[in-house]
Amino acid sequence: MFPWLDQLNEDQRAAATFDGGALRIVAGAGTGKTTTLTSRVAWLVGTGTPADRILLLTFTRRAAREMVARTTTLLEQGDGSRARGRHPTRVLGGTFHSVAHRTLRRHASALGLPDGFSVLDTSDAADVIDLVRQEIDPALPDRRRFPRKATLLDLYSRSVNTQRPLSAVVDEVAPWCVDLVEPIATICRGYVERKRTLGLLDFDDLLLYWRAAATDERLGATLAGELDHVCVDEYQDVNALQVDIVRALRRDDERVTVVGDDSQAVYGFRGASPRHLLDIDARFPGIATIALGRNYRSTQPILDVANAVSDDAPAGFLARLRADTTDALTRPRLVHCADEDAQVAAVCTQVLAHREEGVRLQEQAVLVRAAHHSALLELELSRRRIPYVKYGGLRYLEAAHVKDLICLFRLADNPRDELSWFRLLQLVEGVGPVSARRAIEALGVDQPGTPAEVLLRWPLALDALPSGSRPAAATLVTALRREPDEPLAAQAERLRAALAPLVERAYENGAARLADLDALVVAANDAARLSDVAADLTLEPPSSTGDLAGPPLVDEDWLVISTVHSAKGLEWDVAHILNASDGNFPSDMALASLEGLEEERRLFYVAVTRPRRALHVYVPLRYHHRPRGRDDAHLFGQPSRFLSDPVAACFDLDRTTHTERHHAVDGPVIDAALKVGADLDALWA
DNA sequence: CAGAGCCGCCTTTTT
DNA sequence: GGCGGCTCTG
Repeated sequence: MFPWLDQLNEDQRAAATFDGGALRIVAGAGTGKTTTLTSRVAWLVGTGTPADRILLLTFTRRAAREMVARTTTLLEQGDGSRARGRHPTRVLGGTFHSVAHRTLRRHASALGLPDGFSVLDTSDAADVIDLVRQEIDPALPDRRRFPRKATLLDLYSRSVNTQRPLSAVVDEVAPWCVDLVEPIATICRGYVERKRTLGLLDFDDLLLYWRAAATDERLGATLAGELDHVCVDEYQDVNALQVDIVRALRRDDERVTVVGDDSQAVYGFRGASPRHLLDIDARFPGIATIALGRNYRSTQPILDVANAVSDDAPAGFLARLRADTTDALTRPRLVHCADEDAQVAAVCTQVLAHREEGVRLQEQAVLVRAAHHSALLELELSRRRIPYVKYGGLRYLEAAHVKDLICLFRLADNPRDELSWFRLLQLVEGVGPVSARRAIEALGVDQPGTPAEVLLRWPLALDALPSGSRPAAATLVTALRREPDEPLAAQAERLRAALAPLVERAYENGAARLADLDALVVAANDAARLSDVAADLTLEPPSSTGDLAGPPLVDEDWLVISTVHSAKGLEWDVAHILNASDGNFPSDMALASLEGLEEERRLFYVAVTRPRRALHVYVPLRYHHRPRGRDDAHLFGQPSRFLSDPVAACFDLDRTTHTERHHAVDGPVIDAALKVGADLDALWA
């Protein structure tokens, strides 16, 4: 009846067909987690649960897309669903934040949210908190030692996500701020208040309001009543808020499936903790557990590395991986390089060697701890005309001009969006932070009244700007007024046109940037309103550089560069791990605490479990060190502490590659060289 | 002389 | 792209 079940092993099948309430699947790297979870959803549908009453929550949008697609495929080809005829085959799914957003839009009035509320990304949120900080600035002790806006937001966010008092969070992650807890708390209060008056929600608010909705007696019952089963992927990465939401969505119902792997918990910096997976019976008493240990991804020599890394963890990991492959077994290679240039050369050589063997570039990934670790490599790849796509790091949304149009879209539905005003007004020539702030003051974004009344005060704001700047500013604001019955697409196009001259003026390559904005206007075609377009882009920004710019790749094959965080859940034939030296990987930022170090170890574990057939780890012995703009001195790095003797013993060592690439060749000066200056002299004569 | 604008420095990980 | 420091302008 369910042909896909035959392709599962015994443990996977037991998990897919489990029929006794709450279930926890502990699935190590490469053990067929996605296959098992999608099979389980297909089994649930096949045995009578309507697909659109199953909610599949994932952590990243990439995982969400893949899971929903694979489930749909299984259901459409499976006998079970065909017999059911016109029943839906598409499950509800998405990231926690995107499902939260959908729920909030649907129930905005019940939650006391304005209709066109704006969704802030991290940098917007930091800007709001900075606004609040500047207002109470005079009251602050010693400005120099006061945390910067990103730190303030981090403290606030950790406190919210872990549901712990601010003072405890400061104690733990910013001990140098312990005597500043009071002013920090004042800023947090002001931040919450400010977002409320302006109709702004940050990422954490999406979860907070979703939880409020789900725990409400009536609304929560409605939400829970829409669902028969809830599945959560990557449960080791959930935080306290998300746990509350899952529990609330189930009420007294025990039909829940969570999948996770404690050895791959790498989001502690966002308030996540693997304890939620390990101690799940506190919230779901009597939950059953099925563990998957057979690895279908990697060869045994690669798994030996993974297991050795896990043996070094003081607490140990639950899963121990056994290989299932019988492929040719090449041992992983540990490549010592003289410096970063030599590392780049070694990677290029190795990548091309694999391609000669028939491994496509797309089946090879370069994994880095921090996005900027690949900068030198990217230069060299461009020089050699080797195409690549990079995941993680600076996202496209952070391109200033894209954000400008997003802010304009936000303003169209929410004229109280102070942040968007602040940003856009400064695009006008002659307007800086001071007059922008004065204009916003005149607008009275925080005054009571309808949003439309804010725009009526625009003439007052105009007076606050330098006279030379007024015409350009007025043109922009005129575009915000929507004609009656105007289609959304037309409005979007009008806004783009109004922004265009400002973008061309404000940025070096303004004309080239305009093309990107067209993609945003196209996105407005099938949206309900512009603030949805803005929110969707904030919640699901294009995941790789170039995604938004259309298909930039003429070549049909390209190398993948990814941060380890963005690589989680993915696999390639070959993985190259760069900068395996202490301070880089593990990052020195994380070494302050034991938990930090252990999270780095899990991150390294994630990295080494990505490849199917070949693993290369590169250790530059000398690398540029630029911590506080001191000098450009090189630093001799120790190899990563994760390459302990037992781990290193799993590798073949390679110390000889590419050390000579940039060394000058000695010899007598050639005659032609002596003539260079003389030849030039002729030019000046 | 306040405020806009430019130059040169640096950058953990993500929803 | 952000930020601090510096210079130029209205």
